[in-house]
Amino acid sequence: MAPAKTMTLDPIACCSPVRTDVLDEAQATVMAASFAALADPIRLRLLSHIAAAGANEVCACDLVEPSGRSQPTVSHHMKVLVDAGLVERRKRGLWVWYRLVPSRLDALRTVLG
Amino acid sequence: MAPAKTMTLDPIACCSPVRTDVLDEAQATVMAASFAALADPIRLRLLSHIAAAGANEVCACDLVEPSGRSQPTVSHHMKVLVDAGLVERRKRGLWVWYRLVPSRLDALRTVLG
DNA sequence: TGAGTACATTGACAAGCGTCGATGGAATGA
DNA sequence: TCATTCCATCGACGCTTGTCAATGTACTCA
Repeated sequence: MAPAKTMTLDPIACCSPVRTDVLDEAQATVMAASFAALADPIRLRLLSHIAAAGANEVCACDLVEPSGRSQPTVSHHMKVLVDAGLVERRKRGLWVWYRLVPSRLDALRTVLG
Repeated sequence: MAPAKTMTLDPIACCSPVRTDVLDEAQATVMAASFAALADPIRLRLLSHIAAAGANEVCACDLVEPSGRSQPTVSHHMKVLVDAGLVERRKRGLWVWYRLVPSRLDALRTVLG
């Protein structure tokens, strides 16, 4: 016979769900997509590079060379980060500038704790 | 002409790197692997299920049915979580029990902030 | 020893992802 | 208008991942 089932669910279904409540499928899908954006070394380094910038804003042209990848590849990864809501894209003249979205990172951090 | 390069790197290379320093390749690879373990809805729900358990310990037999996946698939996902260090595996008699590794989750949270 | 149970592993398949060269679109300046 | 520059998109290629049925392994109990 199997051990007793643990079916006591916390009714509070809002934030910090991983540690306090069982995620439903919709929540889990959204969060998994966010974490998937972080599940690549190149993207983590791109994110880190932006965060380390003085004004928290970095030109796309400054991301290609240190990443060691081609320009189309960097563009692809930045799109993933933007689509995940972790980074904001701003076009000024001929150049594109990226900045972090701190609230989104805070949300992810909250989910883990 | 391109905008000024932002090459000011913080020499402190330890924790909370995403927001304070540029990750090197090794750090980024390790962290990306951890986030990859969270980049799946099924695994997030499994993790959440363990966290929501009363004693923070759940029998593997109680994870299959609520996940809606086959037993081998759940076993595979739990292996991913264990390999990532997010979950601990304990065999007691015929059953396997899983529990969270809070320090590992804390580390991930730190990385994001 | 043998039967039964809980979980892991294997093999196979489709779908997704990272990568780059080539190309396209938009903005600038002559 | 034309040439140039920055960035995005496309097409294609291997590699990885999620999934399950079938099988294997470890443990318990009679």
